[in-house]
Amino acid sequence: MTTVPALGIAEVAERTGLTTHTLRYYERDGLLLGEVDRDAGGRRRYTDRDLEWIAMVTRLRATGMPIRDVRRYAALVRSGAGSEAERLQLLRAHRARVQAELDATAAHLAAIDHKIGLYEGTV
Amino acid sequence: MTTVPALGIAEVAERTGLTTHTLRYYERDGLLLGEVDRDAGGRRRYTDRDLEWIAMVTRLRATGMPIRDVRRYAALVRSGAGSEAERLQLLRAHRARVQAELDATAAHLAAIDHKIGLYEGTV
DNA sequence: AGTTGACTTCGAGTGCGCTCGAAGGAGTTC
DNA sequence: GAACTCCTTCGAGCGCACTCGAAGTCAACT
Repeated sequence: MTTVPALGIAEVAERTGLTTHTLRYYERDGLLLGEVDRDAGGRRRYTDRDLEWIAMVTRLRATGMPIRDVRRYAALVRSGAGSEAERLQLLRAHRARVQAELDATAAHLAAIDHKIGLYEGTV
Repeated sequence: MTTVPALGIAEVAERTGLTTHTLRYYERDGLLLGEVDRDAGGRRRYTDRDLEWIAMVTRLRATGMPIRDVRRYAALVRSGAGSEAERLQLLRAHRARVQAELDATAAHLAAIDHKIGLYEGTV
């Protein structure tokens, strides 16, 4: 079995594309699965589970989920077994919003493309 | 007496989905094609051209173009003939950003769908 | 022992895009 | 002519999501 070297905040920042400031902010704000472990010197050590979770948070944020909803989802996961139905409901609702937004954006893009076509005709 | 074919701010708000506050804010901020005409009482009267432009602004905003870029585009249109190449460049750059964002969102959505599938298996 | 550099906490500041409220004016309705 | 409605300007305020800076701690290296 391979040993799992816990990462420091700087490495996690580099891997996730978040800043160290943002990582601390997310933790403070309850977006993570509890407080991150510390080493003897009081510095954060992120586990694989932390990294996977942060990746999920990043996806949710990148698709426009508000911080407060991510916090709510994190709380459900933290609460353990029994909250799966509610988590599913939350993700499905988000999925529907994202899909709608995607469709709307595609439609707007088509209109913008049309406009671009007009300009291409004039220059 | 005199029939006014142009619309008041409330009707424009209703048609565009913007608030009257936002319509005034856009005008103040230079996002429109100049100052909107006024009637004898000093109230705004929007022309068809205004309406079409506001629809364009709405599309640009809905696809994430920052206010300052919309302002810049508006300034180019206001400057008249000769700025078409620059307008085209601006729209193409925007188009590329939107497309990239669209692709990224679709990829994130697929990952979220996968997660939803996992939950559907547990409940 | 001293210096370096990555980390810590805390709270304040920033940028964006509205959003709102106060105070007042003009035109229609009774 | 009083009430009512819709509009006007101006500037302040808000919600979101970071973003930053100050001041201090700690381990490692020279």
